[in-house]
Amino acid sequence: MAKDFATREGDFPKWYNDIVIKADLAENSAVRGCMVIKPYGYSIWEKMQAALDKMFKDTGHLNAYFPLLIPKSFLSKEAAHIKGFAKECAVVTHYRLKTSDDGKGVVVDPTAKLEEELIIRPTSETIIWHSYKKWINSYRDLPLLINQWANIVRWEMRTRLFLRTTEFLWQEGHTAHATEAEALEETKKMLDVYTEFAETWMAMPVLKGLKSENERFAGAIDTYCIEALMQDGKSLQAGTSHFLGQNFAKAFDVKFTDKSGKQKFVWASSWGVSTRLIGALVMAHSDDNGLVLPPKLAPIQVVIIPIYTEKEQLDSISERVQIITDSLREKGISVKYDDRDTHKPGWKFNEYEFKGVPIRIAIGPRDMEAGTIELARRDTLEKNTYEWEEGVEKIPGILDDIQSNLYKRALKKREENTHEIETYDEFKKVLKEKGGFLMAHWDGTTETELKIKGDTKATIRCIPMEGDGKEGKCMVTGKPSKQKVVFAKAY
RNA sequence: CGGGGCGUGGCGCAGUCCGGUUAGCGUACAUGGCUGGGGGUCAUGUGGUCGCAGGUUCGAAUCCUGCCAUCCCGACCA
Repeated sequence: MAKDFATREGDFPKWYNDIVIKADLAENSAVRGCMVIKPYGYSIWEKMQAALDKMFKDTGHLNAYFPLLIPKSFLSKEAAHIKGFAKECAVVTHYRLKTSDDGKGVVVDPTAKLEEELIIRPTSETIIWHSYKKWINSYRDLPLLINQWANIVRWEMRTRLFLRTTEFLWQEGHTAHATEAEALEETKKMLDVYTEFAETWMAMPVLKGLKSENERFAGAIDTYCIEALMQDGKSLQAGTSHFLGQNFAKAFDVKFTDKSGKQKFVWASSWGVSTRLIGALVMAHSDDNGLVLPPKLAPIQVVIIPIYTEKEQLDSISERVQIITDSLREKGISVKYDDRDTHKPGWKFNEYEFKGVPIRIAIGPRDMEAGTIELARRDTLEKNTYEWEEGVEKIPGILDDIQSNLYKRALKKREENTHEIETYDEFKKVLKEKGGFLMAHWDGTTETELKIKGDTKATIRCIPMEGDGKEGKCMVTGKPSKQKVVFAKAY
């Protein structure tokens, strides 16, 4: 099996890193904290983009693009927003280089200093709301439903491939509405879109919930999120949707005239998911043999490997493979026929297994004689031999089965690692020994939340929207609690 | 920014304490043979100013000084 790779049990962070590197998803770059997303990893992102983009369009959104650089003054217009992001902004101060005095290199030209520094966007609310002021005049201009696909920069202290990098790719939706109710509805609708994407496409179950004040987006009234449990028992925030109230409308003076002729501030939402989802995908499904990809997001769904000793054998195998690939492609399945003579079959088996290709077909001389093919599925590592035409017919069904099996498997793991907690002692014990999602009562104060974080490193991941709604007493202070909330150590 | 580690062919490392000819090993790469149903094997070969600068010495990957890079641990975070 996999050799020289870390195991989940042995060293989870190393296991994760090994998969990302050796499955050729990404690598570190010359710039500290920034990664190169390699073609195989980028293909997964393209699949995610395509699915999400369609869902955004289907819910009435249009794509647009706003500048990478934001005037410093824009960022400071919303007080909470700047407070949250100030510490991690990259700043552009000059616009020209010149040859250094010794002639050997280039230096920043001090005469080319910008009058106002530009910030590389850590998120685009401010630059977008500056435009919205011009775009919105009447209730007829609303709702305004815009999304942008972009890169952003947040100067993080410690980075990890996909999970936290200085620059990352994402989408950010920014909407404006006439009423509070509409904006709130939009916020929740997009959270539902993310939930559906995570569960249907990524085969990753998520908890929907509301963030505590402490974890809220800088500038939001409320932040909703989806949280997923990784195989090491830590939680990962997979997407967020913010109800911004009128905070940005007021900061950028975005008003509209309603039907009765009155001037009103608009109501807003913003929502985003990033390339972090690729990290989530890796940690949700993969095993000690490498990456495991859900068929709906796999760049290659079926790989075909010929086994032969002589050219004549390869020729007759290739002839049959041509029929198989045509048939699969007609069904919309992505197929790769790897007939390279530079690698041996065994090497290829391991290669594609490590890269998480859902189904492998092997055809050798024995199969040609018997009229069969061997199908191997990545999720269970099962191998079966079928009469070849029958095997090909079964593939769409097997892909569907892998997709649903991965979801069920992940859901089962989450259920096994979700613990009902009554006392703080029990909380500490379970967190230390098992990890996972800990459901416990909390009095609703930031003070208590920070105490728990200080004691245990666990944070409130969310106040679940689909909780049991049973009242109780805070496990720390004994004060009343409306419902249990989800605690976990987080990425 | 505080504490620790590391820097030697593309990658992973040994050698450094205790200085001594042509700087090794694994892997990868190249060519050829035998192979081919789970990372095969044998042979041959390419590739390194030992992070940079200075110093000590007959002689430095090895000792000394300074600098740079990078990684891990803490505070921040999608």
